[in-house]
Amino acid sequence: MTKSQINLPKTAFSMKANLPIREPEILKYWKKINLYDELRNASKGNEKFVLHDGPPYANGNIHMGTALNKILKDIIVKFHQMDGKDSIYVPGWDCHGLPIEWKIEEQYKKNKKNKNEVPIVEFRKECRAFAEKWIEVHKSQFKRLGVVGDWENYYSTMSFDAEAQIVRELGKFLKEGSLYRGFKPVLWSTVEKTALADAEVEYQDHKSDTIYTSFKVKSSNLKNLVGSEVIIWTTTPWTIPANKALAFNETLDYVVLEINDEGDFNNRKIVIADALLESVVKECKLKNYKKIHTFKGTEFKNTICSHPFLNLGYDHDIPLLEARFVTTEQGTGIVHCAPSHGPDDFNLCLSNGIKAIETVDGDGKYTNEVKLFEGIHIFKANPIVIEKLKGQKNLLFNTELVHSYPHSWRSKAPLIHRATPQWFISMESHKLRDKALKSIDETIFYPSKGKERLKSMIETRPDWCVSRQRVWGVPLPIFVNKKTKEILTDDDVIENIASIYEKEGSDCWFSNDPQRFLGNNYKAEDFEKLSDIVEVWFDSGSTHSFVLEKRDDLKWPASMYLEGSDQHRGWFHSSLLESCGTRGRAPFETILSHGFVVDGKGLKMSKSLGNVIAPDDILKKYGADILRIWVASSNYAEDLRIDYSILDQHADSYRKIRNTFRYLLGNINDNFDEINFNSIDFDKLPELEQFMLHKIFTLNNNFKKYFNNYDFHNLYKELLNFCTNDLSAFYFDIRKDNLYCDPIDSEKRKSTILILNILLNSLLKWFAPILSFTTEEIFKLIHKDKKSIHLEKFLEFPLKFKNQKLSEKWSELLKIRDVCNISIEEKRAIKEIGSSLEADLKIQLSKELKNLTENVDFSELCITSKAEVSYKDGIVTSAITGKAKGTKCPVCWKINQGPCPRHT
RNA sequence: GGGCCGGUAGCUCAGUUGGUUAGAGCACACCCUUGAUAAGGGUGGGGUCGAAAGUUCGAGUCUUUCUCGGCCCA
Repeated sequence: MTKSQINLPKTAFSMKANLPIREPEILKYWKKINLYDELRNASKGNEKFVLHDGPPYANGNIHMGTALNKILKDIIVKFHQMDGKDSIYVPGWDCHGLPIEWKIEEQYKKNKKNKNEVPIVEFRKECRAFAEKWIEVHKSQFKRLGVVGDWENYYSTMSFDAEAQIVRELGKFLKEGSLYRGFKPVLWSTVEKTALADAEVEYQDHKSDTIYTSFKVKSSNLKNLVGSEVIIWTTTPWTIPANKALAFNETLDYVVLEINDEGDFNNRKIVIADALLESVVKECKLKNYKKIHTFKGTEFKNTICSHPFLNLGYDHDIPLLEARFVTTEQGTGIVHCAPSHGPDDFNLCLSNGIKAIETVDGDGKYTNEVKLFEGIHIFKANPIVIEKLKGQKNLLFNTELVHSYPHSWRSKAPLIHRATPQWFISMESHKLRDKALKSIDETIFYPSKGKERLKSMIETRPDWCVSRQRVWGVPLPIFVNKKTKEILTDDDVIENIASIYEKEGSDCWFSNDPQRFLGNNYKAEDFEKLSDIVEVWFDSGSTHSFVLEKRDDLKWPASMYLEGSDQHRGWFHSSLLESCGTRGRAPFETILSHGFVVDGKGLKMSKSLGNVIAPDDILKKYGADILRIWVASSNYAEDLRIDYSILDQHADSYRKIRNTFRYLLGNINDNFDEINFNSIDFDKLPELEQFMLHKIFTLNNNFKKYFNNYDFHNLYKELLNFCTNDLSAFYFDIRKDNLYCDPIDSEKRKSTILILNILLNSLLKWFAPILSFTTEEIFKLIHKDKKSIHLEKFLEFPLKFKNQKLSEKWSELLKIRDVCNISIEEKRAIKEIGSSLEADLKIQLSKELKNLTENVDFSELCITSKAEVSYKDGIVTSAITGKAKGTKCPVCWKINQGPCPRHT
């Protein structure tokens, strides 16, 4: 009976979200209206914001890390789009490289096929097909997350134009002269005559010769060292001819021992680590010796030794270098370094200006760089080395040792570390390091700590090795003159190769006549054509050149690069170097890096821990908008925790937001009215409505502030708190009476409706970048004539919404309201009243508050049937709740003595 | 093992140059409502700020050590 007299909310917007079902429908809708094209049309000519996609590897299903990455990108792209930019996102994929080669090889193994019998071109075709397959899988998975981008025109590092451009980029380094040939040790099989990747290596027991050898101190700052000899221990005597340095650890203590045993070392002084004294004495069977000096490792600095084969013509200096990899597990505490035969040795020597050279050829024979040993196979060299050391009286002791040693997984033959010709980009020759460091300074980092992280890596990194001895990649476009060994640097040849690749891809490098690439100015027979490929970090480091520069819709440099924090070592790093080398500056203006996804306890996800959550699990259970809330509400500067209890919590918040929208829609009966802010007659609005406009204005200011700092978790929190505190628990609760029980045409109700329309519009836009699906669902409900919320812009609120004085007044009123609520709660607890409408408030205020509160209806503010205020000097605010007397109005449920003033 | 980053309520996060009794939302408990109803409101409990030591009149905040976790490197 009375229900017909009141205006209850009515909306087609359901309380239940059912996102796993509803979201795919919205995806279909976006496809139908070509949302991406619409976005571009709508923002034509606007300032561009280009978030350049860091390409994920086209291999395997996406995981939480990739989902986080893409959603974060999408949120940022959408924010900028709604902020009035032309915000363009072109997704891309990284396609070349070893992981895909392995997958194909695995398939070969299953089918008992031998990789070496398959032509390279055919093998590469299979790699390409494999990558293509995964790109399609990724695409649909990323789209499902709500990510909007140019999915039809994505980029990939294996596209023909990418491969062509990568050649051009290398050509720039080649021409400049910063790309040079050097040597670097890799694990090498002398049987198969090939380099092996770590994953192709098996560790098996192997019997090695071991030697304790002495290096005479030539000069030292430490007087006690002069005249003594440094002892090293090694399991690879054959590397002694390639020795270039010795390594010590400055945190260790060392001793000088005087030997008094019969034999070569009688009356000689040797140096070893104190901690290893016992084991050395025992193994070398030293009987009569005397500790004559102890010193700190740091005192080794600037000591120079001579080679044990000094008298055989090995007259180069052997410096002692500080190295952390020196331990007291085995040996003597001083390690012999042959930069051509070990990664530690190589890196230590490189950073001390000692370059590796080719000491052993592919067959395992010493080259002419090694005096006395040229042509001898290294596996037959140990006895010779031992004999010569003995002859020089520099062998303290030798024996044999069975230990774990790397072997080839195919031939089972022992492997060696061998310096092989590799191609490097110099960090110094053309000031690449300086350029990169300067560019880092000019880049804005979110969070700011990323700057130091990248900087410290660039400061210390060695030259960039860009060659790999694999097949699935862009071939290094290099010809070396057979006679002069000079590298061919000719722009026309590079451009010729690039233009061939542009038409048919780079497979032809392996099958075509080299003459085709050289053109008419050179003879193929004069040149050796390289068969190395470019390391994949160079591929992805060049994306800026074949994506940002090549596409008219994009811009160079990118507005932002955004990836996980591991990419300081990866894509941020390689892109910076590639671009600084070729263009003198970074290809990005800002870098945003995010942490890693970990489980609810902060542990990394792993199969063995059983704490892995896949994006698909979340999509099926909650939907993408919940996942997007998780992204927005987490602090990406640190690691991001996720588990089902965390997601449940966000799902609860989502419901709160959804019901906020439902309240708004219900009370305007889905009839949205776009309010012209300039036509609002402020003086006619009740103070509460004016206060809400002020709230909207200040919230929007905070929103912009947070957005400009990419501070989404605070932005989201602010929005959620607004829905909860300012709307649900305050404004909506108070205005229910007005909305339900006042006549449709009452001015007060119209004012409320006005505010509801503004709120609905504002909230839709504030939330759209995060809740991409839900806001679209609502937008379509209230706009039959518009296509998508994502085509809209953020609202601009006029300054006159701001009313600081009113805001201060209302914050006082809210304090009084709190006191009233506590008073009401007391009576509710003793069951004197139930609903707050049963309350009659007697409020006592200090006289100082009189001006502020005179015209305030506290019964409206506190949702009671009655409220009286009295004033006294200097008292604190207090309230007493009594039970309202009278009868309940059947319409508005207020208790009146006598008839209801509104509903008689 | 080394470098870097981090640890504030059950959860997600605030916490200014060191300065009252460390805050918010969610969750939880109790109550109310049944005209936002698989909703809504009110009140409340909950923290040795990872641990210890130090500097200081005063430390979540600064220093050192340890511990746990993450990323990178070896």
